[in-house]
Amino acid sequence: MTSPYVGRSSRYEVTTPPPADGSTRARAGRLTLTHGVVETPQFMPVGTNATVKALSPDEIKQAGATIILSNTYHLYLRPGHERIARLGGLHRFMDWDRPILTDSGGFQVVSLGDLRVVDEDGVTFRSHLDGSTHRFTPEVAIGAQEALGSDIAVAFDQPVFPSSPRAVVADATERTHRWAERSISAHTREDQALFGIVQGGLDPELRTASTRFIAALPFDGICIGGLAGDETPAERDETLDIAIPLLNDDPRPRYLMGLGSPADLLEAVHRGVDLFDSVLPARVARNGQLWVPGGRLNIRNSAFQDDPGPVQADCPCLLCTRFSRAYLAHLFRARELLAYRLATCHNLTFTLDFMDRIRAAIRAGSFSTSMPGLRLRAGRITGGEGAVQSA
RNA sequence: GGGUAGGUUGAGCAGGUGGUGAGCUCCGCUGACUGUAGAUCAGCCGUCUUCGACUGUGGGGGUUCGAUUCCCUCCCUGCCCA
Repeated sequence: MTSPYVGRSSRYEVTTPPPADGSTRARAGRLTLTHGVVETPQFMPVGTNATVKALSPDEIKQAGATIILSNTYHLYLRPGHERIARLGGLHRFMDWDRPILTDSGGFQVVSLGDLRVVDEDGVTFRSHLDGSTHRFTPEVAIGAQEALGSDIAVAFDQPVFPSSPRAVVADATERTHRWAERSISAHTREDQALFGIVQGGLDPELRTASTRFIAALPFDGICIGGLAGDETPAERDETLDIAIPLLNDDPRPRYLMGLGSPADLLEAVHRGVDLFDSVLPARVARNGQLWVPGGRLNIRNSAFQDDPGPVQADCPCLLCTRFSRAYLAHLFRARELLAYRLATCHNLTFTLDFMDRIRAAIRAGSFSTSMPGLRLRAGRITGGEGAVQSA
C-alpha cells in the first residue's frame, strides 16, 4: 500500500496494512529510531521524572516495554535538562537504552491549571515545585528535548479540554499550528525525530483543518492531541473517525496522546492509531487497581485478604509468578513500597501483553474490537474465586 | 486501704463548669484515576424508614421544666503513698 516513511533519524514501515474490505483501519508496523525498533501498535509507559514510577529499567523491560515517554517540563525544572545533557543525556542518566519519546510540556499547559498564562509567543509557568516563574516557548521546548536527547521530540502545543467552547478550541488550535512551524524551525538535532501535534478539540471542522495543517508539515509522525480528556468515548471515536481517514495516504506513524485503558486502546487501534501512552495503568496500579482478562480488581477490597491465588494465573510478571492476592492486599494495607512496584509490574505487563496480542491478531488478519474482550468498564473482579461480576 | 487523675461513637483525642456532644485523626468500607503538581483524591465510617429522625458522655439513683455538667453510690483504669 504505502511505501515506508524515511526521515533523517526515523523510519516507519506499515508491515500489515488494513484489510481492503474496510472492516478496520487497524494496521501493524515497525518504527525504527535511534535507540531501537518499535513494533506498532504499541504502548509507551510514562516515565515523567526520568523514571517509570516504582520500577527499575530492568523491570520496565521485563514488562515488555520497547519505548517509554518522559517529560520535558518536569526534567527542565528538575534536575534540569542541561544537567542531564552534561551527564550524558537522558538515556544514560536513567540507564534506559531503548527509545524514548519526550512530551514537549504542552500538556502541562492544561494540567497545571492556574499556574500558567498563555500568550502568542509561549507560556509563562509557575513551577509546581517552588513557585518560581519559567517561560516555555516552542524554541525552549525543542531545545530542552534536544538536550535530553530523546529519540522522538514533540512539538510544543496548546491543548485544551475537549469540552472547551469552540472559540477557545479554535484559538488554541491555530496557535498550536504556529507553534508547530516554530518547533520545526527550532529543531536541529539529526539523531532525533520530531512529531507534530494535531488539535481541534471535538469540532469536526477544526479537527479536520488541524489534521491537514499538521500533516502538511515535515514532521516524522503525527500526534493526535486534545483527547483523553473529558470527552465521552463516543465523541473520541467520532473525532478519530474524522482525523485518521485524512491520513490514509500518509506514511507516517499516528500517535494518540494519553490513552491507556485496554478498551480504549482496542477502539483506537481499530480506528488506525499506531502509538499510545498513558499514565493510567501505572497510576491505578499504585492505587490498588489490578487489570486482568475480563475486568479489574481493587486489591484493597477486604475479600482479597484471604485469597491465596495469584492476581492473574497465566501472567508472567513478578507479582503473579510469586505472590498471592492476599500478600498484595497486605502490602497495600501496610503501605509497603513493594506493593506499588508489584502492582505496577503487573499492570504494565498486562497492558504491553495486550498490545502484543493486538499486533499478533492484526498480522494474522483476525483483529476485531471484540477480540480479547477486555472491557474494564464492563466487569469487576470481587475476589474469592475470582468470579466476574457484571456491572 | 489512703490519695489523686481519669472513663466521650473500633483506637486515640477535642469539646462540654444546667438549655445544640455524631467534631477531628487513625483504623475500617467503597469508589475514582487516561500526553503524572497523584504511593493520590473523594464518599462512607452509632442506629434507622438517611434532603431527615433517633440514640449516645462507665452503671444505677437523685435534684431540676431540663443533667455530659450539680449531688449520692457503685464499677473500671493510670499514677503516688501505704
